[in-house]
Amino acid sequence: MKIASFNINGIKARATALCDWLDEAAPDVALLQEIKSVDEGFPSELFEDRGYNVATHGQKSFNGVAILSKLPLEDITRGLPRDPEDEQARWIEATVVGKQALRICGLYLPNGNPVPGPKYDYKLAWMDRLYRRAQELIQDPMPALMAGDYNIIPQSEDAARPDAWTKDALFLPQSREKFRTIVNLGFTDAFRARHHGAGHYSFWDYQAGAWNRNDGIRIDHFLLTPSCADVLQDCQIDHQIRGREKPSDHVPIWVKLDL
DNA sequence: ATGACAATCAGAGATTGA
Repeated sequence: MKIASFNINGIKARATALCDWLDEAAPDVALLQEIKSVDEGFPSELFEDRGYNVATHGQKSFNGVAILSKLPLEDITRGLPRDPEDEQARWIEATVVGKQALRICGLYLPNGNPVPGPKYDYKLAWMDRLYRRAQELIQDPMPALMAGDYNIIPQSEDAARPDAWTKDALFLPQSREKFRTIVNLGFTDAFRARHHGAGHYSFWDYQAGAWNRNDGIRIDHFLLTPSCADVLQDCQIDHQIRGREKPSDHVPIWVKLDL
């Protein structure tokens, strides 16, 4: 089973590029972030025509996550638990029913800039809630994964110019520490289980020719519970997508699981 | 030091992103 994550930076602007990639990459499941659309405005037909079931958790103008799945989806839930006041659409999860059930969580973790400020406070609080949900997933016998735009650069090697990010919410020690604390519950960073070293990125800024200079960062991640990591076969970043017409600033990352 | 680039909503330019 091939499961992908892709921050598309707006479904209206990315419909063509997204469909082209779906047709080529043919993931069984795609977790989308930053759809920047309400549920009613999401062009589900585009994906249903390609054989996908569609579940969205949208919001006007900003954020918004979705799941496309060729396999049936069950027990869909929307919103990260433990803050009923939180109206930002950044979390969706569902059970994919194949020959074995898998719990999949799609997330768009807050950016957090500028630091300090309420946006950084919100990021850290959101990560505390993510930790709580991650604990539950680890304890559940069903294999699970959490994938999406984490807005976290885990290590220096995950940025082309780490010095440029030292005061940024994506790379501050407190941000990275919270990410590590979640990973250390027992999750596997799927990409790092398969690839080592520098030069692997999932985001390049639109500005200052970042793509042409390969000035990227790795901030889109798959975290797998132990029983999910046991069946990991491959993990790749489709970096070449960034060089196409009208690209998102992120590219897809995907895993293959023996499920 | 600053802005660069793109998307959204709206219908200009502010806001957001990373």
